[in-house]
Amino acid sequence: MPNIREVAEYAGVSVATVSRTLQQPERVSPKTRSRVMEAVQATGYKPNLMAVKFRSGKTHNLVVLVPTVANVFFARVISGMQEAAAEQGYALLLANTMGDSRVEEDYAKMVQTSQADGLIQLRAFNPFDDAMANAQGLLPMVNACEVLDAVPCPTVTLDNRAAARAMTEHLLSLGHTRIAMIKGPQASPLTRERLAGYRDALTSAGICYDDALLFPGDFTLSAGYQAAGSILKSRERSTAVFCENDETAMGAMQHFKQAGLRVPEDISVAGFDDIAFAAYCDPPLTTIAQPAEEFGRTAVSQLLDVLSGRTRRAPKIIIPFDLVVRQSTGPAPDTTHSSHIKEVAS
Amino acid sequence: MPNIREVAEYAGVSVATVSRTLQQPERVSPKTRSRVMEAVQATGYKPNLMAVKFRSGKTHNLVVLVPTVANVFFARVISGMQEAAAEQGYALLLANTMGDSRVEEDYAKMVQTSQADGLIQLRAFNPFDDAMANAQGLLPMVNACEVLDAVPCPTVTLDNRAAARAMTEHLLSLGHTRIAMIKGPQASPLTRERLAGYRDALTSAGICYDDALLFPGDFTLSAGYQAAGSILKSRERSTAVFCENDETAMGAMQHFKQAGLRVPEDISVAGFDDIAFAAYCDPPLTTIAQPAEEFGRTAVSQLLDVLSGRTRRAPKIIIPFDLVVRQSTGPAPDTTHSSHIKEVAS
DNA sequence: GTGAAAGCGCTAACAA
DNA sequence: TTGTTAGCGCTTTCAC
Repeated sequence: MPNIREVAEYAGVSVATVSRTLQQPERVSPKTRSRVMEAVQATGYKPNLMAVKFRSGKTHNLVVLVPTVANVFFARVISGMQEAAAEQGYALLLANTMGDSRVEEDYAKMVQTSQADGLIQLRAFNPFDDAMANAQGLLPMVNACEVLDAVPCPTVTLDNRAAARAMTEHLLSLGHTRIAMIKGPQASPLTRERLAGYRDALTSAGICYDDALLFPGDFTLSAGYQAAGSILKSRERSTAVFCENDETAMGAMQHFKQAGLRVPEDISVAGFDDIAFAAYCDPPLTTIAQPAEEFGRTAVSQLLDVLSGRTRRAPKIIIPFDLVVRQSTGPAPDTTHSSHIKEVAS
Repeated sequence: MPNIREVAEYAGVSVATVSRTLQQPERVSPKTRSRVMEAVQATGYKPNLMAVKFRSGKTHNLVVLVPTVANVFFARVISGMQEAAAEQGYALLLANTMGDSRVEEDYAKMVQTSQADGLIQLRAFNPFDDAMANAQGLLPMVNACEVLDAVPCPTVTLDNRAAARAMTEHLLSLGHTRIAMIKGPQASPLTRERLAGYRDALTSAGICYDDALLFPGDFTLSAGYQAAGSILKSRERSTAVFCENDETAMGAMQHFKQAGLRVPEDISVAGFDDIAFAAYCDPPLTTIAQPAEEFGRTAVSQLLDVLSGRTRRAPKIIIPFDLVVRQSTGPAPDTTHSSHIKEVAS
């Protein structure tokens, strides 16, 4: 790899002139300029951007901590980030943390060791150690999707509480009164928010909230499948299940159908996220649509604002949602719910 | 951010001693060592890895070109890469190219501009320009998933032809003779390979290959849905559809079911990839399982071998596959295929 | 065992 | 308009 000195020698000018020609061509005479450009061509010179970054102290890299890229929703968020970052000349360093806080801290260190300028977090967790935490001002980070109250940084989030409430109200309006909920990971504030929205709706409708209707999950298909098994076994079965994400809902729906239940005639199922598969399952899934790509784009632009010093306070950006009603939710069956498995009537 | 000089001053030693203490502690006296460590603690020193990388000329970054991270299969491959890379102290620079060759070239430039040491490509396309192409020896790149014959670099791939043949033979063994195929993106060699495997199986079975049974697709749910529409409209309907990936199969299945066909009684549907959703659709999808994470891990280790000079030839690594038979494929119906829409009999 | 100093490739004062 | 030079933070000879 030729360096700037070789180009300078080839063109018979100084390295400064080569640098100037490349950075501010107008400050170089046309004659020299063309001579330099020729030398660049001839030598096949490519500036060593590592050196540029080192010198400028700006890496133009952003670390992104993702619990798992295999989650379809996150994949869309990442797409949006990628797009926005590329537009501004930033590259993404993707960290698939698998929920391992060691991995998160390792990647967070890339910011402290000048390998990245900032960090975007898709999970509620402060990956920086105390040294950073005590620093004054905003951390060079943005929290997306999840809410993270304790850390002074911008947050890009959905009004999860309102969205969960809207979905629950949709189910209530269909006549459901025993609505089960399959939750997301325990540790996630997002899970708590959605649960709160669910309770809000029940309370407003004068329906007593029942802990027995809550089932654990972790956002995977298999967790949904498993939770559905528990729901089927419960003494007084629910007529509707609200799942905290679409994968969970698809897993649950699968189990219900295998058990001979019809969706939505016997049991309604609702999801959250509106991943591409939601429109293509059988029946198509009622869910909450989130503009995932916009999440990503907004997170990046917020982070760049922090990095440039444009942002001094930590804004909370609320991304809008949509209730998408498809065919997986329907009127509550008017039978009593004594039998465990209903007969399929055609 | 304190630098090494400040630490040296604080500890009352030279910068060389600080560097040595951190790199090769055994070459420093215990007394000095503890004094330096103390200074590191006190100042909160974190080495500027950008400077280290600049100096060493090794970035420990790998660029990954992905057509789209929103593809579930690629997401799994990336997980595997991430894991293997992290183990070796490498970070991934993820480029979501969306098939745009401009984006691919931009990211490929990161290798040429010393921002990354190497590149992994998940698409059959040489992102390097001629300057690189003419260089002697192997390019610092690995091709994964797709086959890319023209470029001297290691390839990690599935025997797509054999896998497609295995699936087609499975369908033939069920008595299907009119097997439609929904293809992947035209430009992809992988698509050609799978098509070839399909033809191989037909030829061996003495069945005449028919162009009219081939339908275009692009690996998305909606393409599968659309292609299924064309299949339904075709004069002499097929009894089985082999889709080049699972999303396509799920989209197609959705359309068939909406049209009142039963899968697999009226029409069998097969996919490729075995994404998580394949086991949770209705009916569960017969497909080809690929060890996606292993793909990623292997690609990374191959690339590191190239970078370290351990590899001088360009090996072709073949990853094994599995035919996973679930419920979306069944015996061919023995009726004539004259009616367009069958009645659903229960 | 420790320190002084060169230098990785580049940019930006400052001088000419 | 162009050249000279210092220096970004670090590692690594080479002396001492």
